[in-house]
Amino acid sequence: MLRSIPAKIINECIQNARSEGLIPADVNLNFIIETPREEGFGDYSTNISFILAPHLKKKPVDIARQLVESMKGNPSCKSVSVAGPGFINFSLKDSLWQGMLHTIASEGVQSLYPDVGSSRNVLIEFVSANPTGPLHIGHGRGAAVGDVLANLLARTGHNVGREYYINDAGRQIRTLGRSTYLRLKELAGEMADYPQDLYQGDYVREIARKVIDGNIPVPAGEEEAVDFLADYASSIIMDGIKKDLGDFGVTFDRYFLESTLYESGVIDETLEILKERGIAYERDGALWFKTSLYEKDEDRVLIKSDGQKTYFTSDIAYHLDKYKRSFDVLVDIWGSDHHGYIPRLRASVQALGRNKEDLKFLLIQFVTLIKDGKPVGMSTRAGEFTTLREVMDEVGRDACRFFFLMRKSDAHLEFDLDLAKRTTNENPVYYVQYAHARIESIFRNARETRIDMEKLKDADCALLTVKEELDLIKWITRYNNVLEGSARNLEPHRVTFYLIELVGRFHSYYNKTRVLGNDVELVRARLLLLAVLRDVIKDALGLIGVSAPVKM
RNA sequence: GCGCCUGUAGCUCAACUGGACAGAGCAACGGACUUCUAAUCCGUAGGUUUGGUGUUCGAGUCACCACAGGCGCGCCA
Repeated sequence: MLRSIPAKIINECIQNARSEGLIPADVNLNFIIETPREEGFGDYSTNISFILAPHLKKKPVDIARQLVESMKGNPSCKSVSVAGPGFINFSLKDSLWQGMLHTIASEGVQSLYPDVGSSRNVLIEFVSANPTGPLHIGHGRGAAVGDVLANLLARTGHNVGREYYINDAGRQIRTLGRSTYLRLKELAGEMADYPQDLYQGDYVREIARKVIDGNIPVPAGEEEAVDFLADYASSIIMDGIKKDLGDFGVTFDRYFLESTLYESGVIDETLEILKERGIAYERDGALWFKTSLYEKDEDRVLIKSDGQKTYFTSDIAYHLDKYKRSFDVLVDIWGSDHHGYIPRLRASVQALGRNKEDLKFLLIQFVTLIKDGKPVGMSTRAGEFTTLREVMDEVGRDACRFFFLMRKSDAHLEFDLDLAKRTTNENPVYYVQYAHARIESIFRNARETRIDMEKLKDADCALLTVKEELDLIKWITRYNNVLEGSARNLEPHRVTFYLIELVGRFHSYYNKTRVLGNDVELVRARLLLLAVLRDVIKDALGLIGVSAPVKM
């Protein structure tokens, strides 16, 4: 409904031009129709005359002038003009916009969801932090981006799976066990040397204390004790991570354990496939993967000369497993410090017979916390990182998520803790939420009047003739384009920016125009507009996982 | 040394995959509360898009070269 109207107008225009012999039949016209940045330029703009110019050997302006003649008679067009070096700007009749509002009101916000996925299955893997310590702020950003991307793809015609991968088979968990073991000895009064390469955070001590206070039976021998404590500590930490994520509004369909790859035999299957295809080869007593066959990267080791498989092997198997579970497209969300890992993994899915495009990456750049105008230090090794929990508790979940989504994910993020806490106009979170609360407030007042709020859908949208009202309708319909653009480019932050823009129009309108008044029919039409607007705001806030308060 | 990311108003960032005069917010300055919530609005000022070369009707966007910052380059995990 939305883009079909402008497309139809241009197509008719082309038809006319063809029948008049203005355009040769064999010319390929891949022009675009866009909504111009400048509102004064009209509802839509097309560059078609620039595309035609080289074929017709005429100036774009002249072509535009000819094309415009036939558009002028189009019943859908309110205005048409040639602008600048040859753009064709045109606007739709108000009645069409009013009609769209009516359609959205009766069909719901869902009618604005575009179908970009055509029911493809997409698996988004994110966070995937090993349970060796609490989630820090960087994980939080990844969690927010992953969660919102999943929501976004789900709204745009994809079947979405959310997964968290845990390297439980590796050495990190065992190191955690050793760390806990030594802290335990410390608490028992045996002053042991605590090496630098163990986990330094206080949480390890807390877990050790828990073992003592809870009278947890730890096996006697050192090896057995370390094994036991590795299990014990990691499961406590994992519970903490799940709690943090839950409170942050992030859930997963599955926590995938690396160890299950060994149990199910996918690891062996992967190695067999690679050997069969000659992509795995032996050298210096190790088994190598021929990365160079697909990407500009060096060959990598799959099995070390001591017989141990590398993490890379598990990762290939994991991705094979994902495809086997009939996911068509995989999205991996990683910290940007892992970007060097991309070529080999991309190469591996090609080795498995997949297209490059079936595996997409989203890199999450670091977060710098700002407090009192100065950056807060953050180093995992020293154990002085700032946790997601701390930030969430300090600024609140809504502000935290909103701030994470105000930047493109692969750009550095400066997170100003003081700003996020401030309840003033400097803080964009409240700007958006306030709009929602204001609309709800109008509705509360409207219910005091004789207007039947249940029957708003009968309202006469043709009464919405003020420029600001028509603009609001246009901005509402734009939700459709925003969802499409963010889904296609995997850029959830666009939704956040859209919200700020949309809501800005509303605040402006609110200050200028009084909604409730004596003209009942007009009031009803305006309330309908606001109801739809409210629904879009609420839907978009829900999409980014921020609450939509009815009162502030 | 090689590779990836980033460089846009004083600050933090946009710019719909190449479109029109590069836009917001904050900070600065000036205005609006007997009116549905002033957590709001209206206005003013602010720029050689780090620098250069090229591609074309047209470049913040694409290519190449500099410069600056961040990150990564193991039979580590």
